[in-house]
Amino acid sequence: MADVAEKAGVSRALVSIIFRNQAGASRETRERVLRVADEIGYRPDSAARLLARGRSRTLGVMFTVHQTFHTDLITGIYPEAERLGYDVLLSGATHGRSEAKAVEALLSHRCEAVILLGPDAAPAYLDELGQRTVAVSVSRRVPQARVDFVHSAEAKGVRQAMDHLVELGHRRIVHIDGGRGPGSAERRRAYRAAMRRHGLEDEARVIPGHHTEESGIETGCLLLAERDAGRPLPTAVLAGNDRCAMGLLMALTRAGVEVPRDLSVVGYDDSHLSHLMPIGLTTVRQDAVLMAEHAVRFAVERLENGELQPREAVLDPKLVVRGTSGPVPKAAGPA
Amino acid sequence: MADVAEKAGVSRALVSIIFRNQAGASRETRERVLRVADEIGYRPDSAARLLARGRSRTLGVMFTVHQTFHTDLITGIYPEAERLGYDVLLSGATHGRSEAKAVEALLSHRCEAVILLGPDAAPAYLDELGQRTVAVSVSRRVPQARVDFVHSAEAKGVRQAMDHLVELGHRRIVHIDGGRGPGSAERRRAYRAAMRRHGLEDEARVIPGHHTEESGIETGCLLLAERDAGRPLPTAVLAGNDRCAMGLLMALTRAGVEVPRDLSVVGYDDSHLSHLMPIGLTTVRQDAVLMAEHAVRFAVERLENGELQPREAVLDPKLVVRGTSGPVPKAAGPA
DNA sequence: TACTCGAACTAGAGCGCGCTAGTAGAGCGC
DNA sequence: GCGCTCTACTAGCGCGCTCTAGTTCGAGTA
Repeated sequence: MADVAEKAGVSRALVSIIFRNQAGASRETRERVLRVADEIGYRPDSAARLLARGRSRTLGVMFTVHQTFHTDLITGIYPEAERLGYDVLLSGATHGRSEAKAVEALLSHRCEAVILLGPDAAPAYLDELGQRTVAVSVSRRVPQARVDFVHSAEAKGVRQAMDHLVELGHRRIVHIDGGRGPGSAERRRAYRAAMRRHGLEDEARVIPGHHTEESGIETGCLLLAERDAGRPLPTAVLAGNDRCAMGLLMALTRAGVEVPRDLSVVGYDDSHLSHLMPIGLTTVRQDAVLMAEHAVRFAVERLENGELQPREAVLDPKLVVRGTSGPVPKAAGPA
Repeated sequence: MADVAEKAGVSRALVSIIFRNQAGASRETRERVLRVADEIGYRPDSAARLLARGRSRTLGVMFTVHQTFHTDLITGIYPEAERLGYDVLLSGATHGRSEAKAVEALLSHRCEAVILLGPDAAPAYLDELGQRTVAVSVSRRVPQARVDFVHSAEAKGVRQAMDHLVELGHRRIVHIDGGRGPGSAERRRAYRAAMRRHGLEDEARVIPGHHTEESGIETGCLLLAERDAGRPLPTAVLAGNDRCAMGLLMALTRAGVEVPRDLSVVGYDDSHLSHLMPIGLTTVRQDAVLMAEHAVRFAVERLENGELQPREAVLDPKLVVRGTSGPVPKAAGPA
């Protein structure tokens, strides 16, 4: 920077002004300085910048590398952050790298706020995190912690899915839940409530699972084994999320069960996976882009308006009917 | 830091020493300082650190958010970087955020080196990047550019896969290529060479595609349409990568084509997708962890040993036979 | 006793910027 | 002429840390 200033015949301060696009430099000086900088190959050093201005204007995003829905969210985070003048740094939680570690990395790189995609950490940790920085949790509700929260109205989404299935004549509807996964508890409750509301509580069945393809496959094998043992297949399955639905579809299709002729499957998320099936996956759409935008805005507003109270955004999910749901099979009828 | 020093009754310098895990502080002082720091909630500011020591010890990783194999690589990058004492920053290329932008973000955050996972940028850009910083390209070979390079011996992998299929009696083997995707050109060439070597050049057929599930689905639909128009299905397909293979499997299974009874499918990568099929996907395993480790080591060695020449690591891939490949269907026989 | 030496610790410069408080000088009205 | 304002620019401190070149002190050695 000093080199640029000297070569352009101005002070370092003016160079600084120019690189910050601030008023106070004449057009010609500006051009001259920029030209010189380009020649020298000077680019402002963001570490020094951060240090000097005390603010980094950087948002940290913690995500789980293998969750496809997270990558959908990230796609939405970048443009919104850029629009608001913020940089984004990503840190992944993987097998062997805990969420806490991923978050620490972000924090030590001076992120002013962290956006946590479907965090699985203990509420106490999140609360502590919320105290010491601005934190936004996406998908997972942690009422006890001082963090902003963006999720979709799980109950509404599940209700739409269930109404859809019941309208198609389904009664034997099974739910594969998502274990400790984000939103799972709400979805499970909403499933039970919907079964009750439709007078199907005796048919209600929750099979424990996870938000992974493996879990869908396992459940598929379980259901097939049960069928072979004489217990009829359910006529519809509400999966914990799209990944789980995909796994289930794999296992069933593979075994000759035709979807939706023999059995209907509904996913959750509308991640980019949903389009993979040639017939499309019927699923509950969570608008990843909208959720991402909300998360970014929450973080930025908290940062810029001082100490706002943590807020909650509940977005309405929407059932997207594609090819994996259809009328209840004739043969199956009521159990 | 000053607060910690004062409260612990030592100088800032000593606090610095302790937080850098450097020798020169007694055990008891060390413990006392760390305790005080913990009480105050002090954590070293990495921006100031970078600025002061002139080195960031940070590696930047550019990846494509939706590429599952990239997430497999990332999983391997973290531990190796940590072992060598480096931080990792992730920056994703997405639809709407170019690779160049992702890389700029990394650079301005003071990453000393960038690891590019399957870069699709122009060789000229990569070369320029290689001039101004240490760059490692994973999966994509760019001989014209001054960058390190880690890939697997595509030709060997394809040859193994082809030998396997031919041994099972297949002759009508089609290859869906990966367009401009990393490794595609090599795989395509190797496919052609293998067909020739087995005397099957007349059967060789490369269907243009991409490294995506969509591409697999499209190709599946294409093949099915051709079958309906009278042209027999191939008996085996070598897909451009696992994602493409998965899409293909979806489309075919959906249409009643049983794999591997009616048709064999071989993928490429052995990404975590490969385990999704209940019967498992036969695929060419690229060891993501090993590749990741090589990439990290290349970057670190270049950084620490001054100006080494760019190097190339070629890892041997290995065919993993799972459930999607089997003997050629009786009915099909030789074309 | 006089010294050497190493372990434990400290003073203070400097990393590359941003920012506040300032100056120089041109233009204006009275 | 004077004071005033406005634009264009500058001096220099400080952000929070690392690092070099010390100092202090107690133990060991001749």
